Amino acid sequence: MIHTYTIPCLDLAQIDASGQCFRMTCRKDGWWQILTRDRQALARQSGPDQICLDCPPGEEAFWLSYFDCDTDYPQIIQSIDPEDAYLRAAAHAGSGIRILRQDPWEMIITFVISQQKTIPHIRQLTQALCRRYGSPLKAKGSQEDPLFAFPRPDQLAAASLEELLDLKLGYRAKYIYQLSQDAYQERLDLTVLSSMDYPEAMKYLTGFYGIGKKVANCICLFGLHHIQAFPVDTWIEKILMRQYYQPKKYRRTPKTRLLDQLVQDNFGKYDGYAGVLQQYIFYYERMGLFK
DNA sequence: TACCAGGGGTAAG
DNA sequence: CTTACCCATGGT
Repeated sequence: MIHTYTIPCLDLAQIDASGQCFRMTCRKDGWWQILTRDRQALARQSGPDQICLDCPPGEEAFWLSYFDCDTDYPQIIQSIDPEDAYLRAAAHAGSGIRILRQDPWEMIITFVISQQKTIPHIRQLTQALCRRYGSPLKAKGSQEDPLFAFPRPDQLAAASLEELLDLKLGYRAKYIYQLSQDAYQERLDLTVLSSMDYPEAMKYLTGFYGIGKKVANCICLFGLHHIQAFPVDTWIEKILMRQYYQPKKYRRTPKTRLLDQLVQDNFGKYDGYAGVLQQYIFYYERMGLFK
């Protein structure tokens, strides 16, 4: 079934480029193929703030939730401090970005893979993992290549450490191996994780081998929809130091606390949704739109 | 608190 | 041909 929906602040190309999902591809005919868990849909930008969605019957509500259609993004953009010209420009440039409601397990593995990797390479490795361990999906439209679901914990737990190393996961292989074993044996309880608030989820996630603060924040933001989460990677670090660092003010702040302090001082005022603004500045910087 | 190894791909020098 | 870097973490 194909339906057209009008949703403010929704741009599929911007979402794709925002680095939050790695299983979204634009076909030659302009339709985006979107995969999450074991579901697939096609979507096409039919106008500003308007998409055509082609999904299995009965899944419309799931996909509208996936695109976070109940969150008021125009209001978020409007709340930006008028004196923060950089943030205003970034939000204007990436105003079609929404925080997708993705799957926690898929985000755990995907963002462990993301460690010290470029976005194209993260896509490639994620696809390799799905192809090797995920269940095949019935092709939709005129697709020739078979599609694969993201492997469930029980499927990924069948992988040996040697197999994962063969997929060129490098030092991340041991993390993914251990996390798969933990999830399969329910030491990592995804149901409990999903019921936790942001601070609880951070504490829980960082307790597992291979999940540090940055990856835990990505899982919270993209997999659990805790939109107050504010992941700090090398891009965000560069922005914080260039746009917000004042030598006088932070002269006696230890290096490891400096970034936390900069986030708190400049984004703490956006209580409860700072992660949305993180996505705007990440996109703005990575796309080279600044200056 | 601060450094450093860990793989591998890619871009720049 | 090197070197630097990439949506980092764990161990020291």
